[in-house]
Order: sequence, then C-alpha cells, then structure tokens
Amino acid sequence: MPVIVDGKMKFYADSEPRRLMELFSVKWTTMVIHALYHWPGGKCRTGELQRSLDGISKKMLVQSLREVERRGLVQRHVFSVVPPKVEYQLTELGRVFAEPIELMYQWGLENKAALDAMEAACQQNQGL
Amino acid sequence: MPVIVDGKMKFYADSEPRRLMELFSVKWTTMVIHALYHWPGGKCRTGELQRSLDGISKKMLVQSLREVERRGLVQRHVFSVVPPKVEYQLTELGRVFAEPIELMYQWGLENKAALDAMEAACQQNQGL
DNA sequence: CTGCATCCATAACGATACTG
DNA sequence: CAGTATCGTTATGGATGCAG
Repeated sequence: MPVIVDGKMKFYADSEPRRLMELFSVKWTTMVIHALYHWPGGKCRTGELQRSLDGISKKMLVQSLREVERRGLVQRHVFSVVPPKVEYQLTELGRVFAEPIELMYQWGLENKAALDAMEAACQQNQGL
Repeated sequence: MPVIVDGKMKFYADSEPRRLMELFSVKWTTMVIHALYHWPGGKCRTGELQRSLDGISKKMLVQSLREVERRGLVQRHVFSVVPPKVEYQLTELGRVFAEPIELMYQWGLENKAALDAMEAACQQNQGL
C-alpha cells in the first residue's frame, strides 16, 4: 500500500487519504454532514440544526456551514421572507463524503470497548 | 442512528464516534499509526520513521509518538547502547485503531475523483 | 541517534454583543 | 430567525539549538 522510494517507504501528507482526513480535522464539519445526512427529508433550517448539535456555538455553526458549502458538499436555500428562513441540504457530492463519515460513526459505536481502553490507558499514563 | 430527545434529533460532541475522530484531528498521529502498521516486521526506529513521513518535523514526530504511546497504541523499546537506539511498534490496541484508519486510507485512494471535485469546488468558490 | 526546550506564527474555538 | 463582528484563550505546528 505505501509508496516505495529507493527501497524505503514514503508517506505523504498531501496524499488522497490525508486530503480526506483534513475534512475530519475541523471539529464540527463531520457532525454537520452527519446531521444533515440523517435529517428527515434531508433539509433543515439553521436554528434546528444548531439545537440538534449539542454545544455548538452560533459562530462555529455558521463557519462550518460556509466551509462545507464552499467545498460543494452542502447547498444553501434562502427564502425571501420575514423573519428570514434558510435551509441546508447535502449535495450529491456531500452524500458521497457522508459515506466515510458514516463508516467512522459506525466503527465508533461498535468499538466503544476499544475507545474506553484507550481512555483508560490515557489516564493511567498521565505522568508519562 | 441519531439520538431522539423530545422528538428532536440530538448529536453529541462526546459520543463514541467523536472520540474516535479526535484521533484524526491531530495531523500526524494517523500517519504514524498507518506507517507502523505497514512497516515490515512491525518495528522501526525513530530516524527511519521520520524519513518515511515526508515533511514531518522532529518535534511533531516525537510529540505524536508520545501521544500514541500515552494512549496505549504504540510501545516504545529503548536499547541501552551508544549511539541510542529506540524502536516503536503498534500494540494490540494500536492495531485495533489501525483498522478505521486503514479504512479511511482505502476510501481516499478509491475516491480521488470526489476529492478532486471537492477541491475544484473549493477553488471556484474562493470569493464566496 | 534520540530527545528536549524554546520561540514564534497561525489556526481553531468559544462567548458575547450587535444588525436586518 | 439568520448572520456578522470582535475579543480573548487555547491548540497546533514549524524552526532552531542544545544535551546525553
């Protein structure tokens, strides 16, 4: 799987897998995609989304939404009414990227034991 | 899949999936695990590892290694010789967590088209 | 060779207050 | 309701030099 150069293995930070991982490196983006993926009807309003994402600030919500919109993963629908109404939904490309995210969510749910073991080791080695 | 509270969906930042994702949020940790996972024999020295991870600084290498060691994913073997010799290898728990990481690497390699599409959209929407 | 310490720049994040 | 702006804190990461 890894690239071999002069008989030595090489791993690159700008490889495809790493480009994918960068999506995960920002705290809320995956949760936004995950939430939209599971939203009944696939569309939801700003406020609803914020209330569903426990602990997210308005700033990070909007910032995350702009981010995924810029990347072409989410589409924004603005209704010209008062009070304002805006709906968000995954694009086709967004649903493609929901796939690995759902894989991770699945794995996480099925491997709580491993996650707990890691946390336990973590606390045990505080003074390392 | 999501939790339902009062008929509304709720997504928590401290859920199992998110705890897994936190492993991914630090730039080099996944690459270190990925590299060790594919290393012939499963053990490798500090310098070898650094040379294989393109662009990593010494500081981040050591920091990442201490991180995964603290989490119980990697074991450190110190040889009492001069010049110093240290080897790293994945623990059993580490090999468990290599699984989702390899899944992501696999997905990334198989979906270069989607990644390129995202990048293209990204650049097109610069002035958004 | 391995590891640590230091300095510094930037990015991520949260809280709050304000506009239409 | 949706979105913006500002401030301050913390985390992240790179460069460099030193020590065993």
